[in-house]
Amino acid sequence: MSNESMKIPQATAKRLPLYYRFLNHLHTSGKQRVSSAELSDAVKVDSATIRRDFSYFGALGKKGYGYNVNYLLTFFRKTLDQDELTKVALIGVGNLGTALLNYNFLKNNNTKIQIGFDVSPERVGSKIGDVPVYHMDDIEKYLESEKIQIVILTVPAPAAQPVTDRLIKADVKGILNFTPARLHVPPTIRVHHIDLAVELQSLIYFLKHYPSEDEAL
Amino acid sequence: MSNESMKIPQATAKRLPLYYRFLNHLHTSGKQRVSSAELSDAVKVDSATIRRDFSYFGALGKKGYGYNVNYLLTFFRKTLDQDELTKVALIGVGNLGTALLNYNFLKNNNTKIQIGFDVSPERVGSKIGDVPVYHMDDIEKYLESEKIQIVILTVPAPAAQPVTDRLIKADVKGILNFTPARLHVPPTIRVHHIDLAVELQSLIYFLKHYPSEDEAL
DNA sequence: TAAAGCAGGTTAATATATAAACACAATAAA
DNA sequence: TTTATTGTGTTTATATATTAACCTGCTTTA
Repeated sequence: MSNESMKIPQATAKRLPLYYRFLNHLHTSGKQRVSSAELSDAVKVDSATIRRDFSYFGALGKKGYGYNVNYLLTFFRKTLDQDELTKVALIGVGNLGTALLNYNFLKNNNTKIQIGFDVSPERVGSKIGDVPVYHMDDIEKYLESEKIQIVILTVPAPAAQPVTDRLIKADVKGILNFTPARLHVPPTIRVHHIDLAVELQSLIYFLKHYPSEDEAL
Repeated sequence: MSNESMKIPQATAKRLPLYYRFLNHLHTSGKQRVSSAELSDAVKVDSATIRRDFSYFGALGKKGYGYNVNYLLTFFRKTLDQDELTKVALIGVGNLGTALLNYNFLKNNNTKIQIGFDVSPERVGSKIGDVPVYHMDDIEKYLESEKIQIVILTVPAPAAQPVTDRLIKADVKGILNFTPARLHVPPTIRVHHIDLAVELQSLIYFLKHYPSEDEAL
């Protein structure tokens, strides 16, 4: 138990970046220690869940004391591979793509959008911030030379699958898909969907059908 | 069983908009019937899960035939309240906010961003597409007069909680929160998070720690 | 230094979600 | 017709996740 290479539940893995960010915040504001209860209030996750999540990685805290912010932070930095810079490409420099290019992922993530791709002659050859935009014809070329295996997809829906087919051949491993299209990929490739319309619509559904949820909290 | 007002599992509710969109697509392309297997391939959800999801609403399909596209579509339109237009406000007309304003939620969602709010003098008074941008000082005033209870939050992180406190007083019921801040709200208000940095980081984590997932598929 | 109580780790209980299995009605084919 | 096939709706089984409960040991303070 608490084996280094043990598989952590997906739900836990998804919360790690959240914890990490708040620990960073605590560290910056000079806090030395923190309890699962404090963390819970800040990140809005049940304190028992937090302790459970942490304990998958072994005993990170001390009974009667809590967690040492610095220690936790260092540990998660390693766990989340925050030591080395992760390079990402973005395909489709439209409204949303441009917004993401301007979004500062580097700040406390050590992840950088290295290059952008588009087809529009106005955008190809330009720079958004310090990120160069190349023509989509050259996707394979640049992904290989820059050794990029993670792609943010913000192209129009009809272009999503054709582009994806090329990404598969270009040995991409992960796709963050902002298009409404459900991508067909081999099981070796991981796709995370962020479907804006679905998110909005499901929020509306919940509001109308689950009136004042958690009456008892 | 299959009671109209029965609470559907959250996981199911989140998939409904997805089903709905694809049914719309089928309808447009003139398809009359569809099986759970076909649907499964398109939306990338197990066919058994789809049948289960649908059966929460009663018997929508016919054995040996499948589902009638028109019937299903009509049913989900009602269920997802697609008959009446849902009005939404967007607060924070920055890069991301502007991108969302240009995003055509109306197309097959019957949801419209009615007004935007910002503090920048350049943006206040302008229009993005056909959406007017007002000053954030007037949030309460316009939300009330327009009877808007759903808000998309795309302000900078430090502004998130202060703005939210005002939204609570303005009787907002749902918030789609694009900021990294975890909002403190009473249990009567529903918040959905779309945390771009977390999404990207968790994708990276999965790639490094869950190598070629589903080897057996 | 001893007592009080805080707070982590862990086990057990509950809830939720997915996937598999199957019986049977409706269809299509022979 | 009759027979074979399809594909739903449902049940059962399995996997996953959350919440609560508890025990133990460290910290603190008197």
